Amino acid sequence: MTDEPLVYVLDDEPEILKALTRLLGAAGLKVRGFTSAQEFLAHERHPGPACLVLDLAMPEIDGLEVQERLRRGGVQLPIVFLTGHGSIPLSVRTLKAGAEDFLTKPVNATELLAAIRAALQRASAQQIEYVELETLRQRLASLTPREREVLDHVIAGKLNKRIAADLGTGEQTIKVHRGRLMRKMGVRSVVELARMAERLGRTPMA
Amino acid sequence: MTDEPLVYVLDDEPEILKALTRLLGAAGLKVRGFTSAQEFLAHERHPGPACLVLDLAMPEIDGLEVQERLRRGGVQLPIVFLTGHGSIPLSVRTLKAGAEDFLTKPVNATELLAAIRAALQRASAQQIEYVELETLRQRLASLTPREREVLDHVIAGKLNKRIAADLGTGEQTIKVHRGRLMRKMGVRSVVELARMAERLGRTPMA
DNA sequence: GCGGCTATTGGACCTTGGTGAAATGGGTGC
DNA sequence: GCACCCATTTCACCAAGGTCCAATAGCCGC
Repeated sequence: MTDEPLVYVLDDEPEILKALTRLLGAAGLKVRGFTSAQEFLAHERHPGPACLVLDLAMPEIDGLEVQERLRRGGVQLPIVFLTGHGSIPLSVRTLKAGAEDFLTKPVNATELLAAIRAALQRASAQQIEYVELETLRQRLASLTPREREVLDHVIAGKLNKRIAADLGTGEQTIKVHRGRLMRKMGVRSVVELARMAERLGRTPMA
Repeated sequence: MTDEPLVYVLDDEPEILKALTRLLGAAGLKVRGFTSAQEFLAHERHPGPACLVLDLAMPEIDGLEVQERLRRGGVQLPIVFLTGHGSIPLSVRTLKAGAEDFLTKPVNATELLAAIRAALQRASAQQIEYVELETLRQRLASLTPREREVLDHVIAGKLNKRIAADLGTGEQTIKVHRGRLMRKMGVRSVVELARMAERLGRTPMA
């Protein structure tokens, strides 16, 4: 949680990569550079907040595909595109696909640093969100099947009596399940439970 | 609610405006054209879903400023930028500011129509969201000050006893307020109330 | 002032929610 | 088989929520 932020830099030209690494390092950022997309994609993920400075034009796997693969892999890594031969359609496409920024070479150091800081801030927020949701998911997974069923009916706003009828059991039973699932989910009121369900509900995966 | 979608087109060059209007009209879209930003900004808003095809380079008030003024005015109108002399920084800036798309002249008709349809769909979703929130806000406004206070404590998950103590009154009183505010808000369970509060809470204005 | 309105409050009464103790039954490991 | 764990269920009891009825107090228009 207190992991240091990390900036990945992916550019196939070693000199540019070196220059970028030096620039960012001088600004106090921890940097990890790659010259090939395969190498980067195979690399293990940084545990803390991270972002990616990504060159668009690269052999074999270009920046667009790196973005697409990360997305498909469920990796939410804020991306700052950096390219020498960009175009408006490309910038539009990457931004609509969720990129944090799109800069052109030669890049202004201040601009790049600002973009990276914004990306890292977003990464940080995403990570907090992810960790919180993970906790909730774990709690949800600790419920027994029956408790899970009762939970669904509770957050639908039904009365215990009604839930009992729907599940073909007694009202007292529902109360016990209800009490137990509340404790397991770590909430003390239905309101909190509803909020929690709301957060879990509107997030397919994070 | 069943209002026909409308496409605003704002371009200072009359010939281009005319061509765009004809193109969109031929595609079955209802179009309203303007050649000056002042004229457009002064114009009354369409009641149904709408979007704006916006030229970037215009005298006096340019596209960027139109976007900014709409944003400041709280108008959520999806914008498709259309420009002859765009640049990557400009496209990035407008998209980050929430523009739906950024196209360059001469524009491909298919592309433009696709962008407009996407913008109208977004507008439609925004409008549904807005109408629903407006209903909730009206209900919230129909509460008496005391009921509003009780609501705050209820959605904080507090017990009636506790609420009574916090507000310096009796528990029975809270129950009455509670029952009334539930009816006024149109909900039958605390869960629904919590959801409603959640939606109202995370939206400063819409 | 007076009638009418609304907000706030309280009591009596019933319904619903919540908890502790405990029984039943299905698996698992030995 | 036996001991054990876990999920599910039930009972009895108490706490909290919810509603009907009614009183009080302030405010507005006439």
